[in-house]
Amino acid sequence: MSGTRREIPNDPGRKERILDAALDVISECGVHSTTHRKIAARADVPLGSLTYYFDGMADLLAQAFARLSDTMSRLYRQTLLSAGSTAEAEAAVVELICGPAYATERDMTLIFEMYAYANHNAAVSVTTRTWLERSRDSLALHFTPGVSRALDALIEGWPMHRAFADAPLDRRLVTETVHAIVTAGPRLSTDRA
Amino acid sequence: MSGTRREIPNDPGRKERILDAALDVISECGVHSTTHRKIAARADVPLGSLTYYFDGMADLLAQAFARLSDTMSRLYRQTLLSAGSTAEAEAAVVELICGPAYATERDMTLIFEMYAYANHNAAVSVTTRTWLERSRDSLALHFTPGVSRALDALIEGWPMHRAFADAPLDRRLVTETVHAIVTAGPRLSTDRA
DNA sequence: CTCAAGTCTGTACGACCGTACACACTCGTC
DNA sequence: GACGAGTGTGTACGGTCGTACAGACTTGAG
Repeated sequence: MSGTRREIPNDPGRKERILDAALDVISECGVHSTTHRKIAARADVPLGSLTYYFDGMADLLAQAFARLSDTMSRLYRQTLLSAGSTAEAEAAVVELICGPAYATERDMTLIFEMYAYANHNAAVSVTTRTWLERSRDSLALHFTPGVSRALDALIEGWPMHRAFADAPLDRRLVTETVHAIVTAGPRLSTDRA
Repeated sequence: MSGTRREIPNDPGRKERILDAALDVISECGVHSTTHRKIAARADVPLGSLTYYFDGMADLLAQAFARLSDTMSRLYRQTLLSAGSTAEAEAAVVELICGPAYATERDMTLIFEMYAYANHNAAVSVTTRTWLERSRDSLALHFTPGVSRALDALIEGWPMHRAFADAPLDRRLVTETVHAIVTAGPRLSTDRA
C-alpha cells in the first residue's frame, strides 16, 4: 500500500512445517539429541531456514511445544464438550485415559519431553502451566472444581503408567475409579477453586 | 591370593560420587545439556574418570537413573511399611502426594527427566518399569491390587500438577480423594493382578 | 627397596553442533 | 523489460563435545 510489498512470505506455512518436523524429531530422538540439522532434514528445508524463522534452539523448542499444547488442549476440550451428561462426561474421561486416540505413543513421548524440558525453560514452563489449567477448565464443564482436580491428576498419572507397563490398561478398573471419584464429588472439598 | 592384588580400587566410592554428581547436573541442566565435563567438575574428578568408570554417556545416565530409582523405591516402601493400619496407610499415601519429603523439587525434576529419557533408552526403560512395579508392590501391602493401581496413578499424577501449579496442593482434597478410592476398593475390579 | 599389575588421568583429536552472514532469489511496482 | 526491498539459503567458522590412549601413579608381594 505504501509503495512496496511487505511481510509477504515466499513460502507460507513453512514455519508450521518446521515445527511439526521438530515435534517428530523430538518424539523420535528426545530433546537431548534434537538438532537443527535433524529438524531441517525432516522438514526438507535448508539449514539456514531454522535460524531465519527462529531465534535459536530454545525458541524453536518453545514454539514447538506451544503448538503441541495447543493441539492437545483442543482435542481435550472437544472430547469433553461432546459429552451431554455427567455419565457421558465420565465415559469421556475414561476415553482420555484409556483410548489410543488421545494418547498415542508419539503424543505421550512428546508430553514427557515437554514436562522434562519445562523445568529448564521459562517459556515452556508457562506453556505447560497453561495446558494444565486448560485441562482443568475443560473438566470443570461437567464436574466440581474438586472433582476436576482429582480427575485431572488421574488423567495425567494413569497414561503415564500405561506408557511403561507391558499390559494395556484395565478399562473396567479405570471406569470404576473415575465413578468413585465423581460419586464422592459433593463431599470433595474445594478449598481454593 | 593368586600372587598379586586384583580389583582393588584406589578410590572406593568414587563411582557413586560421580553418579550423585550426575544427578545434580541432570536436575539443574536437564539431560539435554548434561555433559561429561559438567559432571566431572561437579564431582571434582578428572574428566578421564568418567570414561574409565562408564561406557559412554548413555551408560552413565542409565546407572544414575538406576540409583535414583533405587533411592526413591526404598523411601517409598519404608513410608508404607511404617503404616500399621489402613487408615495410617491412607495417611502415608497422602503424605507421598503432598509431603515435601517425598517429592522435593530436585526429585520431581529428576523423575521427569527419567521418564522422558526412558523413551529413548532401553536400559532406563526397564529401570522405570521396575520402579513403577515396586511402587505398586509397596501399595499392595495395604490395598487390593485394583486400589493400588488407582492410587499409584494418583501418586504419579498429582505431584506432577503440583510441580507446575503456583499454588500448593489442597491437602484436604487429596485426603478425601484417596479415601474415596480406598472406600470404593471392594468394588474395584482386579481384572488382571 | 624393587617390581609388575592394575588403577587412574591429562591431553589431544575428530566429529558435530549452533550460528552468522554474504549472497541468490522472488515478486510487486513502475 | 528493469529495479529494489524484502525473503530465503549455502557455506564456513569458532566452539564444545565425547572419547581414545599413552603414560603417570598406587599398591601389595617378594
